[in-house]
Amino acid sequence: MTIQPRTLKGQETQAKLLHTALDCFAAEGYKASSMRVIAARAGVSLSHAYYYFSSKEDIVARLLLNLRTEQFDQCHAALNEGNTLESNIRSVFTSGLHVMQPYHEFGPAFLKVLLSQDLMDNELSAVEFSLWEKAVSGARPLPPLGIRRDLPKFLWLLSRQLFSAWAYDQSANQRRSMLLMNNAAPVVAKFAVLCRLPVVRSLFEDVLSLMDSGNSIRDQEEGQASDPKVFKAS
Amino acid sequence: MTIQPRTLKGQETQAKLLHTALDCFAAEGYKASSMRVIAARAGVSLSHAYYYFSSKEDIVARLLLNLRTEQFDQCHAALNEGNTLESNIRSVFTSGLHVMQPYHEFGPAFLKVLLSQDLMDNELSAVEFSLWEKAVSGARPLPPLGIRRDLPKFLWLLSRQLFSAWAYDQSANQRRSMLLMNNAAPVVAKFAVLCRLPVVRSLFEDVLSLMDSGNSIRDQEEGQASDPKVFKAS
DNA sequence: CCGAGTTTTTGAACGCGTTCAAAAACATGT
DNA sequence: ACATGTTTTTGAACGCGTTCAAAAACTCGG
Repeated sequence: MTIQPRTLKGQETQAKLLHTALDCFAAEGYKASSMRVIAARAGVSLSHAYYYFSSKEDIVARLLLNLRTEQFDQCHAALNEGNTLESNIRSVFTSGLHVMQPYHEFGPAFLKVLLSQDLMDNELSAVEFSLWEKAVSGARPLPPLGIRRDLPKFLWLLSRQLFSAWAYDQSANQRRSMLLMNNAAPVVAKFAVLCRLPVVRSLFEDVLSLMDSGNSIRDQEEGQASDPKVFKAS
Repeated sequence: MTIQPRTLKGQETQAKLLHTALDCFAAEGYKASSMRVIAARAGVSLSHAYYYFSSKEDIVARLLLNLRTEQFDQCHAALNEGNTLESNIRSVFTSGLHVMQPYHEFGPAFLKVLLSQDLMDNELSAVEFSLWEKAVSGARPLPPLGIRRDLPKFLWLLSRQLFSAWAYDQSANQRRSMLLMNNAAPVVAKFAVLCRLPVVRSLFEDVLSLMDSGNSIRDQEEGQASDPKVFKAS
């Protein structure tokens, strides 16, 4: 994104550029959709594309966001019908696969976008997270109270792991990821039920705090660290 | 790699090329170590480098393998001293961090190599796996018999996840990943102990079979499977 | 209508990873 | 010594993502 155009024509050009890029991605695939091709198809010069989008990755990020919101629209109705937690989890997974499948070859690029931007503070994460919140709060029976609050976050982080498996899945039609997600749903549901037992519950808390310690929301608060161990390579 | 030279001089040139590349990586970093620079430093033409290494990724893979074997040499002694499982897990993690730290900026490239090659069938995975086997078999007291066989694989898969967190870790000196790994060790150890309880044990088995279903050793045998639950989209 | 200041648009270039046809060096049977 | 076939080495090129200085188009107060 990088720039929001001042004039109307600017906005139109930017929109057209984005639209063309998405079409091009769908029609020609990732490698074939070079910046030159996209720009040409949109009827602008190469460097002009860079006036509106700071990088190719930028456009990919946009595509990813579009797909996720599409997934959201597609399955948020099903999540409020009072189905079981397992069924809801499966709904989110399968809608995700369905929406993403045509762009599977973008997997590595998607992953790069996901991993390089801040984990919590962006629109994409918000969309994903809200999906998992609905999946939990709309489930009947509701999961145990003790974990109800943290379950969405757990599911969200889990889904990211599964997404990264999907991204590099080489099996035909991504069958492996499909299987993986379908199997994950009942296991998580079972896990949620077992969390009524204190032993299992404490394990859940361990795992969650683990996930947190690695992906903390607050990131670069090493501020003006008093004695920073800076290793400078010669 | 791609080619093994027929003549002695060829092998020497290849070795020199690899050596130069690794030096260059250490000294100049990833982006600055372009193929042109490496070739020039090694005193050969650009295209000649491609005669011996089929791609830049190829060289990166080589570096990664070197680092892993270095890690192996560094900590395999400590794994036979009869320390606790937790301590052994920590040994493997910290030696890994120690060896990898200078190349942290290679993280994304490393990850790409890891993810694009076959999960089980390669030298790198073998080295990693053997480390985790030692960590389990050398632990005192030994983990519960029921999970002793599968624990190494679990740890190995876990370590891959943590590695991918490390690869994109932007915190100073990868503090977050460090914390993450240090916290993971006791949790896993606790988990191993609790696996004596049938409830927890069955969860472990679920999780493991989950990891297997996603990353099966046998890959493209979609052949005539007896009753596979195949969900075909559309 | 003019000229100053912005915003939009362009062409040319850079360095990158990678490929390829062909030259050079080398080995070997006659 | 020579012709033959293989292995090693090269130079030139391609398309890619990205950058930049400068042209073109637009805006708006005088």
